Amino acid sequence: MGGLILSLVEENYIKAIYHLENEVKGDVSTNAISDEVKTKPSSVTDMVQVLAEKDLLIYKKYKGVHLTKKGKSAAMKVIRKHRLWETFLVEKLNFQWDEVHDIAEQLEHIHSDALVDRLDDFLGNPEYDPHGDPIPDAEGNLKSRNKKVLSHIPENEVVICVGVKESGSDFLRYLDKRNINIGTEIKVLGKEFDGSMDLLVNSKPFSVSEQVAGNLYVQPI
Amino acid sequence: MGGLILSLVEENYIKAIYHLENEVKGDVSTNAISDEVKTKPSSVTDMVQVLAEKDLLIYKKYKGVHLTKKGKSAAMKVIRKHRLWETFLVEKLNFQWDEVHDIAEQLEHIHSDALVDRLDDFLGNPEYDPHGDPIPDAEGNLKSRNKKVLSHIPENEVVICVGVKESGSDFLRYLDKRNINIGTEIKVLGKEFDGSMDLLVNSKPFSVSEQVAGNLYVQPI
DNA sequence: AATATTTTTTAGGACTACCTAAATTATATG
DNA sequence: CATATAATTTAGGTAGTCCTAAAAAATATT
Ligand SMILES: [Mn+2]
Ligand SMILES: [Mn+2]
Ligand SMILES: [Mn+2]
Ligand SMILES: [Mn+2]
Repeated sequence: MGGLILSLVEENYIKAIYHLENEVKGDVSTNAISDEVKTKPSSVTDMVQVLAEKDLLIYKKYKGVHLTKKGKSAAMKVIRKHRLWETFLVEKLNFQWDEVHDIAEQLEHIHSDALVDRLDDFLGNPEYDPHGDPIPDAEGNLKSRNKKVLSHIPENEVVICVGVKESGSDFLRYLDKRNINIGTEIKVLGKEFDGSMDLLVNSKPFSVSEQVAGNLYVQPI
Repeated sequence: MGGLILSLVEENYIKAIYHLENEVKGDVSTNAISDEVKTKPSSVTDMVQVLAEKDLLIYKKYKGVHLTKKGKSAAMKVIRKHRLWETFLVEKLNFQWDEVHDIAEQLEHIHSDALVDRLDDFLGNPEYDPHGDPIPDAEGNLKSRNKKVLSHIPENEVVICVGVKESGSDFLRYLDKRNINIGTEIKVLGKEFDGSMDLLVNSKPFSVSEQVAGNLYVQPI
């Protein structure tokens, strides 16, 4: 109950593995983890053995890794903190949505259940972070929205932007410059041969590349 | 400019040494530091050599240590963060003043100048933290108040409580229970043979031990 | 199926921050 | 001032996390 404390590094591995599990089918590979946490594969092998020892994940040599219940719950706690802090930074400290990730990477490792709960209340128990990602509740439950990637939306459908897939600074600032935000209404006018899409954004015609269309989450109106 | 990054442990040593310099006359001793940071003296010897190498302090074997300008400035940054976060926790998240220190011990190590500045603004640029300690400004300047320890106040003088010397939980909760807070008006009625003092607190007679009187900072009205 | 390539692990270190025990220097006491 | 005591440093080690290079296993290609 309650008192499991992981090191900053352990938390980063657990979070990375959690995110990777949602991207690949089976177990998560050593190389994938090493990409995500920016260490060498041999370091990953070291660390997954430590994490397996702590029952945070199941590790089979050469076969990869998957989180246990305990590991998933630890991941959710970190992700909850990350997204709450990002929300705080944007809602209360007036940061832009492209500025908050790195700071939240630090804040997510602060250990205090009381702090997280009070922060949550202070923010009005938000359901989504500034990038449209859902914020787990105190029990680690995620409410998932049936969002779709913009590039999968057929012609003439009207949707609203609800999030971004990869929230890199460059991409977020691109959206800012075009006044595309969470909540922005988008009508799909048509698709071009190169995957780019012709849209009506804020009632003005606008085209986006395949890459941009593939990074925007939208929801039917 | 700006980009000096110290490890969490280094920051704790620098902060400890800064606080000790304000308590003792000459250089700060190895043993004093080891008490403050809760490591063994031999570990302190290791670390002060590292910090001396980084020009954060001057170390003379067997003679102790004192911070350089660079070291003092690093200390002020950490203290500024600590006290701003404590203020945030009390003012915005409704923590009690005895609950915030340990959380601030973690938050003070978050590295982001933008975050600190915005937090400062969000809090309305407070001058004092919940324990009455002054908050350094962004340049590291401390405005010091001419506060006195309650036990040094002569009979019949009326003062207000402006802070506490040692802000341990037990002491703070003792004050809470007696409705003594920052801003509370105190009249000194007399002193007893054992160092205890008879007071008028919130217009009601109240006696405090020598220890309590020696831990309360007050200011003439 | 044999071989080439890629992935993963192992072996052996490095670095930070800590520790214990022993040696050294400083200080206090008779 | 000589000696006992206290403070400090040195020597040698540990734990956590990372690394490079080499070995082993898995996978892909012919
Ligand atoms: Mn983020
Ligand atoms: Mn986010
Ligand atoms: Mn404090
Ligand atoms: Mn304080």
